[in-house]
Amino acid sequence: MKNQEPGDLSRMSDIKQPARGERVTIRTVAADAGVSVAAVSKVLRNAYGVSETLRQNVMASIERLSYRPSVAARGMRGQTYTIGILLVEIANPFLPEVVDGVDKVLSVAGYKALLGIGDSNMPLEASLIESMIDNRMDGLILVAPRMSGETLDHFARQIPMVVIGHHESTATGFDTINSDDSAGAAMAVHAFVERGHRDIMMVNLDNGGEQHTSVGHRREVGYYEAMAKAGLSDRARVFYVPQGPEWRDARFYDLLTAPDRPSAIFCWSDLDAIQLVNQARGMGLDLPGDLAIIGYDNSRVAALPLINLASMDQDGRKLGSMAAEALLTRISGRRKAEHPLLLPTLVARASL
Amino acid sequence: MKNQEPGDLSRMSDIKQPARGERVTIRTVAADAGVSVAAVSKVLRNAYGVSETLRQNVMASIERLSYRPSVAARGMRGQTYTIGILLVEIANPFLPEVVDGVDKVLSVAGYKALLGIGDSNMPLEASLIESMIDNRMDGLILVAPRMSGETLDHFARQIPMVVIGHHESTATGFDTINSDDSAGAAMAVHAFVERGHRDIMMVNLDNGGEQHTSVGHRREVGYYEAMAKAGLSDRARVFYVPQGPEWRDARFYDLLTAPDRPSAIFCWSDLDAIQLVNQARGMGLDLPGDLAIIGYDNSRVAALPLINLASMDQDGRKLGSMAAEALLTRISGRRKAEHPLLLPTLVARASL
DNA sequence: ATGAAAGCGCTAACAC
DNA sequence: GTGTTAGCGCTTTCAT
Repeated sequence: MKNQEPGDLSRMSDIKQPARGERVTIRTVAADAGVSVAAVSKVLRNAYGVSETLRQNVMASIERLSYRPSVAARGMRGQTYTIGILLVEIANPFLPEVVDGVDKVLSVAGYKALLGIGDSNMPLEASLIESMIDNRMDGLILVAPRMSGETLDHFARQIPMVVIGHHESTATGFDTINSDDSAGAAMAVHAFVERGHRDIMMVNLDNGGEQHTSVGHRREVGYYEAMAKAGLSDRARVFYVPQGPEWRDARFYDLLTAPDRPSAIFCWSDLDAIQLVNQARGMGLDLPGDLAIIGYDNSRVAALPLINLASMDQDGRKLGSMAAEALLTRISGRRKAEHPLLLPTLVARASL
Repeated sequence: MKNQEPGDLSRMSDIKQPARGERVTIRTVAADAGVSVAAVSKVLRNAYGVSETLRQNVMASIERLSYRPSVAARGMRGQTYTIGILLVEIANPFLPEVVDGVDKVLSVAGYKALLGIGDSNMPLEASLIESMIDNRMDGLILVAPRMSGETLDHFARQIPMVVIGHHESTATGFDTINSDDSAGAAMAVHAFVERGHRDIMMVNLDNGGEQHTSVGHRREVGYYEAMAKAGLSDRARVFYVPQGPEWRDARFYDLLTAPDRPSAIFCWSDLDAIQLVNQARGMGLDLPGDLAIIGYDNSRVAALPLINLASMDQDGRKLGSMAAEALLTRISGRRKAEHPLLLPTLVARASL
């Protein structure tokens, strides 16, 4: 009755709202139920100190008016019951599973998840995180972030946070949930050794020597350790592929045609392994006769009969649900950091 | 100085904040710059009526204090500069491109996008949309939503909205951006006819006869029209596959071994087409000798040499950027609905 | 057990 | 051009 001047052009009141009536707020509900706004608020949050009758009463009004609390307004004082998930990028087939696992846990706890896509771009990642903090989200789950431990710490000081796919086992401000990447690499190496291979190479992403926190680096460490244990230290070698997809074809061509081509390749990710399988077969190589390959992530495409790529499965769904559970306990007050590792499994297929 | 009782357990003030000082708000900045909060607010929004000196002054303070406005608080009166994107599901390889296109346009306009994943589940979709509205987002882009036009209208009344991959050309409350799906289907049929095929089948998703708004339905319409134009109405037939992946293998097996197996198949999506290619080759069929196949979406996997699936490309990036542009003009006041169609292109590969 | 009232951080009238 | 101030819808003391 006060903000309805004829000239009012504000969206909510003039254009969007159905003709009749104003927006339903906590006050509308309170009036309808004949109680105070404080009472309604308490019912909303299942807070202590409301009689069952009042509760029923308020619930009925909420239902009748189809009232929904404004998350924005809630965020100004209490919780928003919304958490943010930051993904490095959206195209990696491993990520949907993680999101799925997170959602499953969150939904039963009454939380909702909103995602941000970092696009493999650090400044964007940081600005999305800030945006999520500014939205007053209750917590954050970061998946394979590119930033430094310092930056992560900086954000963790502002909001409860759990990180997946980024090794930082000494961090005290946030939790990390990871696949045991070095164990996974070792399992791949063992599988090759068992089948008689000695010339086993690893293909890893070139991160310019930095990023000791990346999953790729942990897999490389595991590879070297396993090669050593098998007495193959002198045969151990890592072939690096550049970040962008541009030169990958040529690099792989060089690798596959080199005189010292290995008999087995452990590849840091299915993304590259699938490309490798395609190029190798395209050149007439027999898999695994001429070359055995194991990838990482057990993505859908790897399972296609025409690809048939053996791969390490790190159970993204489980990683996601563990992260969500960790975040919830962190939101409700836990301070001590946790850094569990999950053992991956080998999915043997024709390429092995 | 007032909300720092020793027993205070609220996260923001007691646990998360760095030891020194309180949260930086617009008031902190105003005090630091020696101006009013209104002045700061105006600088923040590039509003009319601030002197250049004051502006510089405020910007310096903002920088110095590394202040960021609270989206939640902004949302209570003005804009949040955040828009929501709702995806049916996250696994479809076509979606990343769309998101990419949206982001590109939004970022230059100073907006951020947050995603919700519907998981092919209508109630979840609806609750995510409500959550986005409750977060006071400035607008919504829905990608291939499953809900009815009525439900969409209901939401569009509450928030500026643009829909991708859902045909509703008579909608007045929101825009739709689509590939010209019937034209795409016709192009596929023509390509087959040109190559001498007469027994051309379409494979479509079974939606229980409903969903006349789905892209699959439009493609089916285009298929029938094109078959009629080619004088092949009597040969036209559509083979339906169930929604879940469970029975798909068996269905495709039946299709591929049937005595009246077609010589060419136009498949509503790469997702199914890729599976079809795998099963057909696995049975020893020659592609395209024994069977020609065209998919839809031109996904990455289709382009792999070992798959080599011809496919209709609907340029997801373009769809995304058009949607973002439409949303921005809608946010700034446009009321008339727009329903543009984008012509897809055929990417010919070995399966054709 | 219930309610009144003081903010939360911002925007937008409206004064000056 | 700049400042004052009244809310936005909610949570949370603190009375009652």
